[in-house]
Amino acid sequence: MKRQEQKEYRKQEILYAALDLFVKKGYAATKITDIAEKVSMSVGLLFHYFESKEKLYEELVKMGLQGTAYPGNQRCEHAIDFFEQFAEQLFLFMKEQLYVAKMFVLMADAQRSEGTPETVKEIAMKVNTIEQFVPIVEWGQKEGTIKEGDALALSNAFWCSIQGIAEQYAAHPEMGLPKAEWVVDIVRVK
Amino acid sequence: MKRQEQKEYRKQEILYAALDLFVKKGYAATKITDIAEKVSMSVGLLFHYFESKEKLYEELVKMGLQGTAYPGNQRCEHAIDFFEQFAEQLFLFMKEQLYVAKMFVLMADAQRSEGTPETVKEIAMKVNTIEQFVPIVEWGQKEGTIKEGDALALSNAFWCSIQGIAEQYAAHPEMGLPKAEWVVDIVRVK
DNA sequence: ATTTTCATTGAATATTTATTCAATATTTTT
DNA sequence: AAAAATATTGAATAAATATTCAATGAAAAT
Repeated sequence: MKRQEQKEYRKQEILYAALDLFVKKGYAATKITDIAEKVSMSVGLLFHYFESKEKLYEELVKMGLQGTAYPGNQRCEHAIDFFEQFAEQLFLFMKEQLYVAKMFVLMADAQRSEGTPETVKEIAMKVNTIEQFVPIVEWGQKEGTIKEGDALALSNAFWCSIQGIAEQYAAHPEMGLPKAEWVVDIVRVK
Repeated sequence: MKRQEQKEYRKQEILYAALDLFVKKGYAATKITDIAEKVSMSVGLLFHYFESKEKLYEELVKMGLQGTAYPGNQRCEHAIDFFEQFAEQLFLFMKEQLYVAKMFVLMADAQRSEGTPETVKEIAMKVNTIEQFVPIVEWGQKEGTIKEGDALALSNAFWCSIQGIAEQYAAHPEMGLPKAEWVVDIVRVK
């Protein structure tokens, strides 16, 4: 039963190589040969594992969908603590495993780009994003731990910032990540 | 002399169409026919105006390099005012002219992506980014208007946030932009 | 009004890139 | 150890996309 394991391992290898390249160059700009070269295998073999470039992309996005059991499910006394914990945990994950940051970027890209194949986009769209923060912002505003203003706009600002930071980090991890509390200050009451 | 004007106008049309598509789909995913279709002209004619897709990209990035005479040259009493004004002006520009936001994203992409043709990347790299904020952060820290911490990391956090917001706005302008002061809170002392 | 220049088209060609496949090597099963 | 199954290769083919070009129409110059 070694074969099965080996196969699974190889598939993973390909997936991670593709993830890296898709994030660094974009899906369209990444050639099958780039991926094959990166994992030192022939293109033919790559197609033995994945039936097409698009299916490969699809599998990655499916991975992202699962893996993204977002952090911050802990009980929080205040709404602001949720953001604090969320950002801190996410940054921690990213530091521990770079692929988390890459996956983060991949998913956002898949969602946003008009170049994403329809079938892939559909899957990527299942991750809920900004909206999930809105009720928490509203709670924090009642409570007085989060600043006043349109709750969706605040959520959006927070989310986009995280997004921008993740992008930078995925491309240049050597630059490091900022302190989570700095980013949380976007929503924190003054 | 009508011809010359007309030609210039048409060239601009192409450039803006390409800008929009490059931002929405990425350079590699954008087909020449996409651009041609968008400006309702034959591919042949498009090549009459630009000798290649890459040259078209190059011209766009050159435009971006010039046009990006960044805001915030005003005299500021405090370092924090610089960030305040910078963000406010930039957001204002983006709201007034969407192409500013698009250009912003295009330039960042050209800089960051490994898919960018070398010749284009070289040009894009000329816009100085994060580093320009570092001395201002340091000034603000002495002054007490900007929070403590690694100045480069703070600059980076600020810049990435702006970046993330611009990306979102370029893709979905209907969502609007957050208040500039929210973003500035990333660097503002508490 | 004629000539010349430039704009315009879209089908033809060239190039790049994804995908297939027949052949060979390796591993597993019998 | 032979047979069967699977992994692996890279050159051949197919598909997608960029680029050219010869022909035509429209505007400008003579």
